[in-house]
Amino acid sequence: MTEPEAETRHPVTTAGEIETPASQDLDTAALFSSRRDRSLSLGQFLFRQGETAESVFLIRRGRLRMLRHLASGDAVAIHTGRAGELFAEAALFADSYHCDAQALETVTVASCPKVDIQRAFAASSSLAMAWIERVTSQLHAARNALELRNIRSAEDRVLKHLQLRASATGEVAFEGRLLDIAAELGLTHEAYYRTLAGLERSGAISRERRRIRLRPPFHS
Amino acid sequence: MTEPEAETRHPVTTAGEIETPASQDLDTAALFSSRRDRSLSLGQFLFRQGETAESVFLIRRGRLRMLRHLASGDAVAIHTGRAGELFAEAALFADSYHCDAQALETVTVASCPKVDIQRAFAASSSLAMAWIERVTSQLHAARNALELRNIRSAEDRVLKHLQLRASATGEVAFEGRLLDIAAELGLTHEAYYRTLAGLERSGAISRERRRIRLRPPFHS
DNA sequence: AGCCGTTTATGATCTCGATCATATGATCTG
DNA sequence: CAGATCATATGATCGAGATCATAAACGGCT
Repeated sequence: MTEPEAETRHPVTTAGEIETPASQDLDTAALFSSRRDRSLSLGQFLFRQGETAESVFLIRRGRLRMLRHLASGDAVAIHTGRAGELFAEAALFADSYHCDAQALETVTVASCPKVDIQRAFAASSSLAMAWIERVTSQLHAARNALELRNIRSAEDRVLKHLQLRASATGEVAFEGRLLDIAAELGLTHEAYYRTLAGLERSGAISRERRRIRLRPPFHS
Repeated sequence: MTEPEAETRHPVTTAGEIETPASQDLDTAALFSSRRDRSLSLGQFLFRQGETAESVFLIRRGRLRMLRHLASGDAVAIHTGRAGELFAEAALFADSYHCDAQALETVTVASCPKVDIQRAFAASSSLAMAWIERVTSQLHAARNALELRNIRSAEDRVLKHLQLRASATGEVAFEGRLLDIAAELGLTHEAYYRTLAGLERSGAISRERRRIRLRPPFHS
């Protein structure tokens, strides 16, 4: 039982969306493969806001969260990076990090200095292309998340989220905790649990643990 | 189901938090400059979900909205593109468009076939780099917007938005309508007006028409 | 097994922002 | 210039979701 969790096996199976290019992208893999991995334990920081931005990261294992803090003292999560994804790509074009990066669990990352990346771009257009694909895919995901927030009603929001994630058969299988899904949707976990329960009661979905099945009129 | 309203007038050139790299990016400008512009009027579609993805676009004027529709009948807005931005960059990596693209006002776009773009990437690493910067910048903007939505309190949200937009002197000058700013923030315009009024009353800001000045402890 | 922390879950209350309504000033239009 | 339309603004009310509280289910650990 050295494996604490059912960690990401699938490279983030977002249905219908762009398949994340992580798996096939040998160029980026090569760029980071020669680097020494770095490990973080839960709560540890990879970097802090204001530090000189020297490297971009590739997450090998675990999840990292980007935090920005407000004057009021409390911090706001901007983004959660998962295994297989680039992390802090924006650092390529910034002098300093503008967020804190904190490990949400035990994390392993590979880092690559910005200058090396830029040199590699110049040398290999296929690497540049792969990089573009990765960033484009993340952009797409971020915009999806943003537009979900434009749906005010919790029920509609949750339902649309499920529809967007559903496979062709109308099934969704969440890998993480519902707690995290709730946060991703901008709802308190209480509201999320309640809404799911309500949807099940009304027959719009059926669930068994983390598997959710949508009632027939589903669509990608 | 929602017809876009005939809101026009200002070209909505709101100054972003990150300087969009658009202005300096001669490579991308050159790539699109040889293309014939295409015009759309309000409500018209640039492309439809399912059509073969042949081109990526650069918005010259106006705003375009990406729509995905669900089986339920209603559509979800995924993204709104503005003048100066690339549009449908994800098409580079997809066989068909997975959204509808509809003009929110009178729009002019330049289009460039995917194959041409890919060829250009191979030929010019500086173009690839510029493209990466553009997409990264949009990713950053999208995540910033998301961050704002994670702030529940309207007052904190509005204040944080002002702080992000403020110049070094603590001043913000909105070019568009407050109405649009409200929507961008995920608030009703009523709530936004009220919150601004409240902030002014409490002395946190001072305003004269569209110029807003933050009280000294303004943060980045 | 038994203990402790966390996730899932639901109930009770309350707050804040949505909604509906109304009004004034701007801007356009014929 | 009168009339229409829209942006800005504020008041009154209401309800959805946040918050606080409690509890069962689950997993990890010794």
